Amino acid sequence: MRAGGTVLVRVRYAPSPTGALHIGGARTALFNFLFARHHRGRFVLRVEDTDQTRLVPGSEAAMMAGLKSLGLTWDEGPDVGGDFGPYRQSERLSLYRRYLEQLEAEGKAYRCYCTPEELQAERERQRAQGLPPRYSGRCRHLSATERAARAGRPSVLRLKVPEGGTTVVDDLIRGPVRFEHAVLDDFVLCKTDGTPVYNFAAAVDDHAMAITHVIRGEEHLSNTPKQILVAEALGFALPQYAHVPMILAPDRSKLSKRHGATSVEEYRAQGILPEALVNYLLLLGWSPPDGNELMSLEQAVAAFDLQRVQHTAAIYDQKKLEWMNAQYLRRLSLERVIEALGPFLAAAGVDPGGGPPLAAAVALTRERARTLAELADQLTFFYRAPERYDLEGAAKYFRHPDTAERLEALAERLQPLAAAWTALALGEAFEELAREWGVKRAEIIHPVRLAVTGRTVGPGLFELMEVLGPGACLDRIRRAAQAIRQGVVGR
RNA sequence: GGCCCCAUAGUCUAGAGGCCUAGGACGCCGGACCCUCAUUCCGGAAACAGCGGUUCGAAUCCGCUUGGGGCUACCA
Repeated sequence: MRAGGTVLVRVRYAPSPTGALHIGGARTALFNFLFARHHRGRFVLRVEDTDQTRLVPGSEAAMMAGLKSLGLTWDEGPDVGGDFGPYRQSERLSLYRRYLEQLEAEGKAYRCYCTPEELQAERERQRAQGLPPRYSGRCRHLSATERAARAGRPSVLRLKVPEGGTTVVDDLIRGPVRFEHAVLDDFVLCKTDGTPVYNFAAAVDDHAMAITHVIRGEEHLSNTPKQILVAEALGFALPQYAHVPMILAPDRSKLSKRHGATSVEEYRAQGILPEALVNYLLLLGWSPPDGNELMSLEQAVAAFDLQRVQHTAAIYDQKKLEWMNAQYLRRLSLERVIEALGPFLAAAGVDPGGGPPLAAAVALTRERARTLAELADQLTFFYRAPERYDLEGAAKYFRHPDTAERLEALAERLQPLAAAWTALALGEAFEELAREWGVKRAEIIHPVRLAVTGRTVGPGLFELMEVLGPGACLDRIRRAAQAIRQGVVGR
């Protein structure tokens, strides 16, 4: 397990397949990925599915798809295999059984025959007395005859936690964290049905998979002494631990569905680019040494360092995510943006087939959009004549009594330009007309934008008209004039 | 309740005792540019939770308080 004289770094992301890939999970995976790549180590994906009752069908595949969409690829995992497989805990039961038997044989763990009802009652009693709810250790002190009398009854296996002493978690981010054994109870290692419990399985697998660094959410910090106790009982060397702060909702509570989008899939559906989401997530809890916030995955790999991980929980901010997305919308290649835009155009009912080149239209529009959904919406008029005109706009720009006449005159004047239909030529034509009519250029521009796009906002009119082409432009200008004459709009 | 973690503007953060008159980013407000919107560019408001120590000196170290979060399952 050595490369270049140092231990090969091995980290893991170990989700439970109970739902979609959450942004908190995505960020944990991202930090693991960056740490592994930075140290030229291995990134392992392990599925923690010991509790089959909580399993949500399809979530494992969805979670993997989410990770892949973000560019977070793993070296070992359930789908790609590896030397330390299998990578689903449900397929590793025999391994757990072996260690469980070892602990019992060595007297480091014992059978507990208390029923869930008894334990529940015990906890309630303790709570009522203002005591911390903890397992009393009743079955720990069963005599041999008492034990023999209960043999065959349903039981769980509990770890004998040392009576006194302390376990110290040496956290790479937070420093040493001490836990008195007196506050821990003899926790369950293995359920009645024989399946292992998280704290046991995780400790076993981190060792069995030669994990060197356990990088996970802060919610696991309190569990860590239990896992260390298991590892020590089994004689395992310990990995290093690093607990990263949680991501909270704007009201400082745990992020949940009621706060809007929380899964990677939902952000994709909103029109957030994976590149932007990753970059944003990177900034939640980690800060680049040079202060440059916009960085690619490759740059992040080079710069990443656990030392710069924040200790405080971060509140997720949709506004900054959207700003980040806008940055990527402008910086990414047109090809990449168009590729990602596909589904959003379809959803907006836009068929870019017959119209102007999508690249030209996107080039004019992308700096005005924050999401792909917005971009698709702003692109519609390039491929579809306006079905109606912005109401406030019409009241403002179609109101002048000469509007229809002017639009018609404009169309006539522009007609000969069809062969050389450029933004420059159009600009000059508008300039001339404005002079002839003794009006400001803007007085012509606004009604025309409304006639051509149906909207009052958008790209520069001449650029937009160039891309749209003479046919569509002249047609739309004449149609607007007609609509105004018929009193359908304006006035 | 017990144990654990955390605490710089609305939000993300820089800051490892003097470099801090606390820096950057998003957002917000104002201005410039402009055919609109957006971009861009200028400018602005906005923070070291409180109280005690330690020190010549504290955002930085220590303690307490307050506040937030986590764990406390035969969930992970």
